[in-house]
Amino acid sequence: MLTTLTEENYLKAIYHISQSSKAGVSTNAIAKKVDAKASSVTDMLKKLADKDLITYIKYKGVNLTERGRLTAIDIVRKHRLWEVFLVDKLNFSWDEVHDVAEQLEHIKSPKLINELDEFLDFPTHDPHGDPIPDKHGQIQRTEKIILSKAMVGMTYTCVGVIDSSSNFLKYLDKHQIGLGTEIQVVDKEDFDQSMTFIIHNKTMVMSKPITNNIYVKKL
Amino acid sequence: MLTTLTEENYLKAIYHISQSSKAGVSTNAIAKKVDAKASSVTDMLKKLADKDLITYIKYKGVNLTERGRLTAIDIVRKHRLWEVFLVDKLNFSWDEVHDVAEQLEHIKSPKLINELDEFLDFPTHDPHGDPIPDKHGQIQRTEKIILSKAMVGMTYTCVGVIDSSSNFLKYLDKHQIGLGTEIQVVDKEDFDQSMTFIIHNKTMVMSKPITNNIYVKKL
DNA sequence: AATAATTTTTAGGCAAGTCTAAAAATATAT
DNA sequence: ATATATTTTTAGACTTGCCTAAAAATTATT
Repeated sequence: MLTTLTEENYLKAIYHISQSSKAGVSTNAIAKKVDAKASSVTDMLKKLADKDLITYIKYKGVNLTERGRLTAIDIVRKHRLWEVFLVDKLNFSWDEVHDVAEQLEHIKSPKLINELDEFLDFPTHDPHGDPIPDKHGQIQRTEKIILSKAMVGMTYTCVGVIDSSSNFLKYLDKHQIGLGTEIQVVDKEDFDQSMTFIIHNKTMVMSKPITNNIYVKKL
Repeated sequence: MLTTLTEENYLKAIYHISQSSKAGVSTNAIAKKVDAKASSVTDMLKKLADKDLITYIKYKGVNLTERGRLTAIDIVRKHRLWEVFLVDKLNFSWDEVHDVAEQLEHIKSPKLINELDEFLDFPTHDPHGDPIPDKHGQIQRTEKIILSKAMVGMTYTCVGVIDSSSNFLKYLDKHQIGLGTEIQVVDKEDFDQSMTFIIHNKTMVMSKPITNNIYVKKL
């Protein structure tokens, strides 16, 4: 069964939205993600349902079928592997990879992606710390927490980001924060939730919007 | 100016056809190359002419404009660089690369392709011996001849193939003939133009259809 | 030079994916 | 519980790229 580029983008959008919200995915949420009008989304949802990639009940949002989920995960796998390639081999920085990976993820060739996986030494995480599904669609989940929920006195390592917009990644670069960076929590301000850390032996303060965007795990 | 995937395929087809025939490229020749009906080609030619990528006069074939030529060459460059990547880094054999490169050649990112070029050490030829245009569209042409026109008594190196179909490439693999292989011409049969060579210290005979498909240059 | 064969173009239509505007269903607020 | 607001769907239309069938132009043949 072949999927068009557009169908793949819809599946990926639905997959990502369903990651953060339990319930069925709404038409509007998809419209926002794929940058189209709700009416266009409705059209596409009918097509995806016909192809048995989603379950769709009028006015009730959608869910991926198993086939749809596997298709979406395969696209995510390709996207993240290409991101690793771009950063590790082609000198891209982590804020430059997204748009190119969006294109590369639609290349259809199982041999290509499996050879790429091997060439990159079977990476488990992309440059933003997101896990790379293996060729069977298995995702290795880590027990990561959001930095804003970290405990004063503990030390963590940075394992990912939520918002991977270029602006935010540049902020992290400026302060030399990347995957694996050690972050020691020194203080947390009750008033505005801003937190004080020791990073690379230097003290720094981050506001709530920042700490809410960084994933860490206990060291 | 942005070109669609389909437009790019037409430009590439026109470019390749115009390589082997001086005159304007005919609608039918393009139709054959892009696997579409002549009427569809006419439609597309109007669009390409509107975009100033070709010069098109009804009933008289087409020619690429300078802009069209540069666009086509850029696609050829990307196609051939990706082929090198697939063979050199991802263990593809030279008969497996074409279909995947057909997809990869449409990825739009100047940084990607220039970094890839550097990563591959600025290759000048693809795995079939075809020259890779540089980033300015310059093509390094070699003084290659067709093996069927080689002279008895001389020694040549294989520098390319014409028909790069999987079948033909497999024939060459079977006889351990690849780019750089030395070919000594021992004899040529007047009757059927078949030729006898010494390759890897072994004598072998090739028929006209074979020798007509191999490019060599004088050693 | 006239006719036949071929090539190319036009005309009209179809599927994918998008849109706007309006209608229908659902959710929210009084 | 009714009215209002929001979300979602339908209806109709547009663009891209393709098709078939028929007409027009070119090329080949006698």
